[in-house]
Amino acid sequence: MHCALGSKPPDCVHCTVRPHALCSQVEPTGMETLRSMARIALFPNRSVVFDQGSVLRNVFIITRGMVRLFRLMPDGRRQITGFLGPGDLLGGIKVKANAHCSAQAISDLVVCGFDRSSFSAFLQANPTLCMTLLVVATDEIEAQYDHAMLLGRKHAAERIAAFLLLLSARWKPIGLNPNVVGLPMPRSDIADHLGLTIETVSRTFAKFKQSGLIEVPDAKTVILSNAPALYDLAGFEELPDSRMAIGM
Amino acid sequence: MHCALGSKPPDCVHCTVRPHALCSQVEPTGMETLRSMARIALFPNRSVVFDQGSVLRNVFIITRGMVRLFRLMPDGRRQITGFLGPGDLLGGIKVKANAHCSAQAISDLVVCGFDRSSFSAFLQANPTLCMTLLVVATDEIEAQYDHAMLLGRKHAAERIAAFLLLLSARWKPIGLNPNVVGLPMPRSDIADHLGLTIETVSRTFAKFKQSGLIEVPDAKTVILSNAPALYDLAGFEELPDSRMAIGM
DNA sequence: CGGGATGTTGAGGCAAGTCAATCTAAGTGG
DNA sequence: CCACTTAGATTGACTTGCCTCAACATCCCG
Repeated sequence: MHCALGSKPPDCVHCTVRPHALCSQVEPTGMETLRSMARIALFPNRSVVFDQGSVLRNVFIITRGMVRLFRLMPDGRRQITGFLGPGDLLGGIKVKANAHCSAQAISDLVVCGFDRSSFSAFLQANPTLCMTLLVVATDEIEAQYDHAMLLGRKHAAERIAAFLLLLSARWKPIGLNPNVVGLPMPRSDIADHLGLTIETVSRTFAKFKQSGLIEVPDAKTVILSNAPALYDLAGFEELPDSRMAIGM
Repeated sequence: MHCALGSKPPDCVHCTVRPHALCSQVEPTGMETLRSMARIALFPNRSVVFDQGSVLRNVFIITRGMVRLFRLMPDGRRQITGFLGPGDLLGGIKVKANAHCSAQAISDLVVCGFDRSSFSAFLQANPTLCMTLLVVATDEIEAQYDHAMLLGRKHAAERIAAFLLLLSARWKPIGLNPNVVGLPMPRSDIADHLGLTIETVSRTFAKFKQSGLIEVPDAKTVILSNAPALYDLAGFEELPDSRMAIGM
């Protein structure tokens, strides 16, 4: 870890991400215990939160910023398993665990960090929270099923369309315009998440622009000019509703 | 469901799959409760256990046989998200849930079925079991990460090698020879699981035969004549150890 | 001993990958 | 404030691994 853990969060009640995070499921008395366990930590952009295979000592709830989760092969091939943002749980819940993926900040990152064994003890003492987490994990499995369908059976255009719509849905509950999608990650990350190359990602964006499906005012912003058409393209059975994510 | 639920299991103590199933984590007193909730059910080969989108009323622990879990696109493209066998948990744990995948028996299937809400209540009353299940779900997420790497970044040969080794590892704890791998599923299932076509699967098997990596005495059996070479090919970081699986 | 389902093999095509050149944006230092 | 550098993104030309289509082989079960 590149960044020492700091102080307790001063105030959970007015925390902006709490409504969308695991902590919202904890009743007031438990909340005080949880807050006393938490330590705020900052990871600057590009810093590594943990490395594939390393021993995990903490669990994090993301407050601000985003991380990419990925696995590497010895020859450098990379699969990005997901992106985590505000409200998401990073690091998994097994008490003794080595990181299955690497996690790296793709913007300046603020997190609440917890000692794994303390967090686990807290879980065990809060069956309701435990059940909630089970549902979160279950949702993550379903999301991974969808991603397997994307990687195994969808064309480049379908993958990109699906990706844009999922990103769009991700920020809807925070009240952002769902038709203006920010892309905090570079093209190489999109490629490695969707099982494509940066060239194919770029070409597909170009094709979408030409067909009037999207506009790309700058490389980090996409405007969905024709969301319904994208939706058809993406080949979703049902739009997965926005959810709290978990990654490890 | 094509098959009415039958009687309680007569005897959990001598159950052959219990050591490898969730029930092994339940202490004797809870076990009696669990047994009284269980109903044995049979699904003949090819029968549908549940359909994508249908309302789930039960959770199943598989006693004998195997199922494929898959999602379909309107045009017929299929992604098999996994195969479940003895000891695995089928149907997920959310109390109110529609099936995210379809589940179909690929051999005659025997299961212990539980009413979802009763099972959930039992879970809530058994924090230890709940934590265990959380670990199982976590392991499933990690397995899906690996599968994403396979689908997004691995060549056909690497995919097939990985698949064979995972199948081999799956049956090791039951004491089967890990170098003789049974393939209960047809080639089309392997293809739809690995994001390939049946032709590519067949051709890759042929290439492996030619290189002396495997022998294929009949279409449903593969002998790993050179497991270490397959292991290199598969591009695993570490061999995922055998685990209890969960699917929904 | 048929006949349908499943598996294998071959020929040719194409979607996406590879390689390479160019363009753009964001810093950085003089 | 502007030349210079560098990382990231785009575009084009070419290649290729896998898919598609088609023919044939094999297995299984009545």
